[in-house]
Amino acid sequence: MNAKKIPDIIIGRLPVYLRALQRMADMGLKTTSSQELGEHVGISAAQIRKDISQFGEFGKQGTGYSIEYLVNKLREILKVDRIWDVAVVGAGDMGHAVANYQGFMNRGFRVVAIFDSDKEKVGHLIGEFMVEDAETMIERIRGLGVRIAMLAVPAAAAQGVADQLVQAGVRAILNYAPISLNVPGNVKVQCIDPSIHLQRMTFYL
Amino acid sequence: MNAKKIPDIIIGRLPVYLRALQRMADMGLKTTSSQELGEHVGISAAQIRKDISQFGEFGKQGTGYSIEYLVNKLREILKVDRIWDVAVVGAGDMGHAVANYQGFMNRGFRVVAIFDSDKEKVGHLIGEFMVEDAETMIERIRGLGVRIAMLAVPAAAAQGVADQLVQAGVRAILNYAPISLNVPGNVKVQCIDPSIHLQRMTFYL
DNA sequence: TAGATTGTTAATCGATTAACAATC
DNA sequence: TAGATTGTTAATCGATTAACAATC
Repeated sequence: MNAKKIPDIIIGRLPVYLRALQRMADMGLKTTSSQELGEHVGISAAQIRKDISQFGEFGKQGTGYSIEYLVNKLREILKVDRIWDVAVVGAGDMGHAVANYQGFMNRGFRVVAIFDSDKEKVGHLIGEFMVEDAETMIERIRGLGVRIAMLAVPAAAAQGVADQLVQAGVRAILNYAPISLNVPGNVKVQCIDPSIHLQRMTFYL
Repeated sequence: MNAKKIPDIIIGRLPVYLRALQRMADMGLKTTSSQELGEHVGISAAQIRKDISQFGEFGKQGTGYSIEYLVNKLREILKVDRIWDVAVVGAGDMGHAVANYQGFMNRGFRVVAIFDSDKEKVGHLIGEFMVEDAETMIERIRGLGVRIAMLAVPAAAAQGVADQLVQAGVRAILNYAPISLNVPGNVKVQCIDPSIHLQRMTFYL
């Protein structure tokens, strides 16, 4: 269906290309080459050409790629040529930070609701959002048709909340809890655990 | 020096193993197998055995691995058998969240200082830390001997701050700014960009 | 046209898996 | 001992790179 089965590892690089290209566009640049883009993102020119060519012939020999055109193509491919509604679960410091995060703008996402199980927090404002009761979460996410959630609850609660999110129809979870989640095969998970990222660097110090 | 050159991809998985093993230890478990650990982290048993065996023979045929022993070995290998001081740059919502983050405990890190260039923020408390002036950052980081920093400043400022951090002796940067940083080869960078992580999932929706 | 750069092929390189002897 | 599981080898699989014809 989606072309002839693209490897995950290629999909994983496309957002990085897109971010660099959008930055170039913001700077007023019109075209770039695999060479130049590669220098920006730290990936070989050959690999960038190969990755992009999986999806079509978007470049021109001799001149390279039109930045605007390639941005549009990548946005289509990654399905961020639209705005996805995102739910945040957990209204602690991290939930607070992601709910207020300005960096989703022009990247395809917007936060539409935030939930917490702590009755003390329910009803309070976080930025422009009122914290909603986690007990109403499943119904509310179903009602809103939300497919993407960011999970910012304590590790001990994370698996239970993830199960509820799946039940509510969520198909992509950005997990800030420091734990490996177990989800059905049709649900995608990406993990952000600062300690894991730091531990990937200390080995080399 | 460090054994016979371990691939980055293996180093990247070790923190995930460590996190799962520490969790098992917290639950009071004493031993595990590559099979069981693999189910927890979603990696094949063969791969886990192969990864671990790069560093020594830590298991026992027939019984598997002592969790406590393996945790200690992984902590040594990753050099988190100590506490690393970490500096936070940027006292916005994200800097706030990482400075207060409780999840560094027992993972090898502690925040020791937070900096911002906004004079309005300097002197104010964030949790237990007083926000320090970014102008004093280089000297202060040198004085403290900090080797690790978390960068939570706007994209436009990130490269400049990264250059300063490198100049101050920092050798590992956890970058929360949505931009690819350019650093010398002896400096490690890991990126956390929620939009990138989300865009890695929307393709599959 | 001459120069530049793509898209693609083939060659290389590296990572994962399967299988099993060793052994607890 | 019998059963279980490691560490390791060889086979498979997949990803990256180099090279170049095509062509803008």
